[in-house]
Amino acid sequence: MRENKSERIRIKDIAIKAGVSVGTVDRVIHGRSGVSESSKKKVEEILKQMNYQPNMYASALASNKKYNLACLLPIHTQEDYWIDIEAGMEHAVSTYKDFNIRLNIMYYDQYESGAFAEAGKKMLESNPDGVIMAPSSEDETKSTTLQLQERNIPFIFIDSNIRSLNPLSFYGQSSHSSGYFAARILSLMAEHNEPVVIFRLIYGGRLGSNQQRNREEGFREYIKNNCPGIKLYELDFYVKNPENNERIMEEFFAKHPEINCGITFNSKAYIIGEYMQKINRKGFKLMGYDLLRRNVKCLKAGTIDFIIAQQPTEQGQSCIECLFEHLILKKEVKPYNYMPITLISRENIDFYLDAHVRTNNI
Amino acid sequence: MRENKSERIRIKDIAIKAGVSVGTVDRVIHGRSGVSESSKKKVEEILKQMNYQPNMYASALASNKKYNLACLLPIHTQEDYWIDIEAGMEHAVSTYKDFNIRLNIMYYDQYESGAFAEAGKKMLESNPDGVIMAPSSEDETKSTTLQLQERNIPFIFIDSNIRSLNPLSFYGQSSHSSGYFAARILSLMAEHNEPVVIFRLIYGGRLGSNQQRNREEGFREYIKNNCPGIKLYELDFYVKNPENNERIMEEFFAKHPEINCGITFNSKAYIIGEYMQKINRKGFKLMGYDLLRRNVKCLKAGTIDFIIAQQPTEQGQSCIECLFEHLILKKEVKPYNYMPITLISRENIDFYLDAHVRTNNI
DNA sequence: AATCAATTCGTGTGCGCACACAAAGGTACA
DNA sequence: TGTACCTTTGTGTGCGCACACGAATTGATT
Repeated sequence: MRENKSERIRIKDIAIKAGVSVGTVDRVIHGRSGVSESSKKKVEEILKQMNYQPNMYASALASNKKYNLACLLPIHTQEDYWIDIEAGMEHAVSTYKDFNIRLNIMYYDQYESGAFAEAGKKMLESNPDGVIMAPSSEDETKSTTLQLQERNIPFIFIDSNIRSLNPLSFYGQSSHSSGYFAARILSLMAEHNEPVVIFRLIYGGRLGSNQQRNREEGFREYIKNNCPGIKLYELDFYVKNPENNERIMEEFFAKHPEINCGITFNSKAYIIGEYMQKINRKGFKLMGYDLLRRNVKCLKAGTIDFIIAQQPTEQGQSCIECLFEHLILKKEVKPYNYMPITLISRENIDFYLDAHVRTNNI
Repeated sequence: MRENKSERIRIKDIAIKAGVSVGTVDRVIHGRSGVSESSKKKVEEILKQMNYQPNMYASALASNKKYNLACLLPIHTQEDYWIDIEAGMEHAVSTYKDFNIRLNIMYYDQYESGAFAEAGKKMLESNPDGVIMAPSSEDETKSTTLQLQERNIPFIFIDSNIRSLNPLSFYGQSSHSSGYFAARILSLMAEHNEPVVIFRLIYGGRLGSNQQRNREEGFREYIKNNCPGIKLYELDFYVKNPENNERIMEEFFAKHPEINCGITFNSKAYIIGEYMQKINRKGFKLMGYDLLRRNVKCLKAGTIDFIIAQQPTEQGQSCIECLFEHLILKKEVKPYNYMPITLISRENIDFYLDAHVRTNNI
């Protein structure tokens, strides 16, 4: 009597106990019509009583449904952060391959107004079952999310969040908190309240990203509260004129030879690190963000002291998992998922590369 | 023609292409006997050519196999680290519930010689398909792992590793590296090369764990290489006489009022943190290990500055996933899995609690 | 040529579920 | 009472796979 093995409860078990057929139970479970009130009540009661948990694998096997996921990211060429996010998503998709999940990644130009909405339109035409996107500004993003909501298509924000647009979930890092934390570490490095320079990336007269701004805000808040004696300078680079970077640094450090400590709130700390190596200046204390290959190289060379990582691979993976759980397992998902704020130096970097896993001998 | 949909390849597809029946393909895939050399070659060829990937969910559904996993841990009462490991394992088991995986956790007294082997014997009697264990000393552990190897039962080490016993895989943290990293951070806090005290836990005249010893070694190595000017003191507590802890600290700090910086390489930093709070001494710089509730409380209160975490929940989860992939998916698994060495302060602690996920408003 | 055993292979059934279809029951009206 | 129609319910089939069983083929032996 395999019925008695105290194993998992099947639809059949429910049907027997309720005195109906499996078809009726199936109809109740899926909320389909054609069930009398009395049968419905009885089945629902027994479902709850026996705490029925469907075998999602058998279910997926039988239904043979296909899921199309769409993803909308800013155009990136060679940017490790987004590459890692994509890799994480692809990896998760491949682990769910038997559920017939397909992922279609599309891009928009984050610096061109209207580009997001246009890409969003194309994305909608692909008729996705779920969407992941790195939002643009609220105004740019809104038209797309409204259409998604109309069509009842769940969407997730990655990287940065716009609460008012009500995504199913958010995956990313709290920029403000990470800046706050960075300040704690930097203030330890800045002995005797020595001055600190903030290196910034400017695009079109403004900071290149919201993240950059939020991190700087968090940073300044910590400094103001805990070590107001530290004087903060700013040094701006221009995205459109990278050829000027070296000259900008030259001029700045000629004017401020006393400054020996700096931080970037974008991912391009290697600009400074590589410069320091080039002019052979040692001991400049530098912090930055993201494990770009060039940043890691500087970290190992000693020209960057600390990096704060966002774990992009995990972010990408988690987004797919989230849609999987929502669409297929029909589980509740958490609305906010803030990645840990991890501090990385040359002493622990090895344990963060290769997705937290090492295969060689330590 | 659903055959042409460029979908996943099924056994049936292989059978048609090889001009045999699904039964024969099945026999080849599972290496069962009763297949002629010619058929075998043909099928194997086409399997490779079409890159056949079985649908593991359908496979599990059809085979209806049960898997018993066993786990052997040191006895712990109220120790958050082990509790979190168990929680991680249970969580992973529940996500694989449809694969008929059961987990049986058993315990041994890590301080009693012979206890591990005895518990190992009991564990073997439960006839497990896979094993996870926190090893004791090499000698104590060896008899059990030898029997496992004889019976071809895969086993994973968690927390600490004994390479010579050849586990299928290892999950844990590199103790030495984490001590090395801790030293980098502590040396930033110890201004002007001020002295540092190492708080230690002694059991039966020796350090209470290998981890503690390895971390301290890594720590001392960094200090020696990078800031030999820092003088290191030791202060020993005795596991068996916790009532003496306060007196021990009193005497020590009476003798060394100049010491304002300390570190523990065990998980009990709260002993010092709570003492500092009790005597209302502020500004003592303290580092420790593991996110025990009492440690977190001290962290938030400001009596512990930094904690290095081992992510026990993830460790537990990963162990189960590893056995799952090995036993059921028959994938290759990585032999060494070192968890990231994460630095935690009151500024980023919120993003590490609750398994990296927050649901409230930040 | 007949018998038997061993080898090699194909078919059928079921895993738990989704869904199409058919059957049964009920109601209204002629 | 019969017919048409709607509501409610049960049954059958297939998803991709594992495995038991039995059929076909071959070779050896009498």
